[in-house]
Amino acid sequence: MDAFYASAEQASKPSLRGKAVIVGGLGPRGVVATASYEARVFGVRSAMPMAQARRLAPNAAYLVPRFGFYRSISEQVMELLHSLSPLVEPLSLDEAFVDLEAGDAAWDAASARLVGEKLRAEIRADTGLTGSVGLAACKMLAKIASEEAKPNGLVLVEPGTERAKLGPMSVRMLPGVGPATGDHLRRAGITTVDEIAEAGEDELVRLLGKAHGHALYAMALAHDDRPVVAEREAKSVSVEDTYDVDIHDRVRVGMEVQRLADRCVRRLRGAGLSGRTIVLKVRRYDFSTLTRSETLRGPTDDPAVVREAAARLLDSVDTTGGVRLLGVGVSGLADYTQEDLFAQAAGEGAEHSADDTDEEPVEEQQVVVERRWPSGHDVRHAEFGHGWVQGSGLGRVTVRFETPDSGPGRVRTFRTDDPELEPADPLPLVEGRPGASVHGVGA
DNA sequence: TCTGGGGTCCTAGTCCTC
DNA sequence: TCTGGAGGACTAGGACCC
Repeated sequence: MDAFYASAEQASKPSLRGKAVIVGGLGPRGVVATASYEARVFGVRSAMPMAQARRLAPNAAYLVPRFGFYRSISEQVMELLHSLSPLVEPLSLDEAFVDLEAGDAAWDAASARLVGEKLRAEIRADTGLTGSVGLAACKMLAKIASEEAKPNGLVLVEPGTERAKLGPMSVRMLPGVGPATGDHLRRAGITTVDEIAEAGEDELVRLLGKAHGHALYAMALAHDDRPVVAEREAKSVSVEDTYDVDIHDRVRVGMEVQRLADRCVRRLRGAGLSGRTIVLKVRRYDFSTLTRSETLRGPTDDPAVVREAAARLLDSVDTTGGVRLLGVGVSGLADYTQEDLFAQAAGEGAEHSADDTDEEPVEEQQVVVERRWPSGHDVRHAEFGHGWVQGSGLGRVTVRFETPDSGPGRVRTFRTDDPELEPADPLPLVEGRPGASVHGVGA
């Protein structure tokens, strides 16, 4: 999908169409998740600090992400992909590989192109959004082609032209080459894919190590035989929070870690999983990040066990100076638990009774207590109908009343505790269809 | 400028067992 | 009994991706 989150918001909010829209964390330490193409003109990019984005595009619309909404659109698009082949490998909400041969959907370049164009039309019809398609004989090139196709296009890499296409490209185009590896290669005088091929496999392994060196050399020769894998099992589950202001109070740090442990276990249980290794992540005031982990005798999904392990791990970390981020994760996943592990919680079990495990998420409790109105979220007013939150503060919330199939709507301001105003579910982008869109096709 | 959240994979060091 | 090497498990950190 093209600028997925921002496009979904523009489709949902007529007054934002054609305008600069930036979706991301709106707190003092937020970053940009997606910027619409109109916002990119100002230099706004994904992963950019929100403060910088606001300086570059002060008049853009700033919205917090609505993952549930995006997920519903994504499910619609994935359904379309599954109609082409049983082998669909989602990379994220807005991207997937499809093995067209495995589904007998295409057998040569011409048939693949037809399938790609039809898919783009179906995505448009079902979701109202645009998607781009890259077609190639391997995943790496399909991905590169889909990037080239954006926005709203299709690029096919003809068989036999792969090396010629890749050769002049920057090494940064290859998957797995980020800023650090790119820098490393540049210092060795390697800036293009052709130069990787010329350097030879031994030199690549010397520079980058065995796994990375072999893999990158093969990619530079356009050799990529990674299959499209339909079902990938999760290897870890984690939650983390960055705080608006560094936490210095050790007691508060401990409480946050307990809260994160509970949240992590809820996610773990929600997925029907348990895990053996508990990981604590701490990012300190100076952005240095440490992780500490502990492996239990067997897998657990017991909140008390995870809390206890996380607390032990925290004991070994110096938080003097303050922490900006805390995280708790579980890896070494299994789909069963080992009963005797409950013994590990002995001692603490008495203090944390079973109702802890069923407690409401803290976020939900806050909604009940103070009624928050996040920017961009849908609302319904008894008199004025469906709209979305344009902004809130100082006891007031400003709402624009419009729907995906209306024209740009009017704006009204209410008290945040107005009883006639309530949160609402997003409306479908295309009438009669439940909800979203995709890109990246490996044939 | 000042850096989110949720993941995966790789490397290297240490410890332990055989 | 001591020693050395191989290999696996564990731990920590780094890089990368969306």
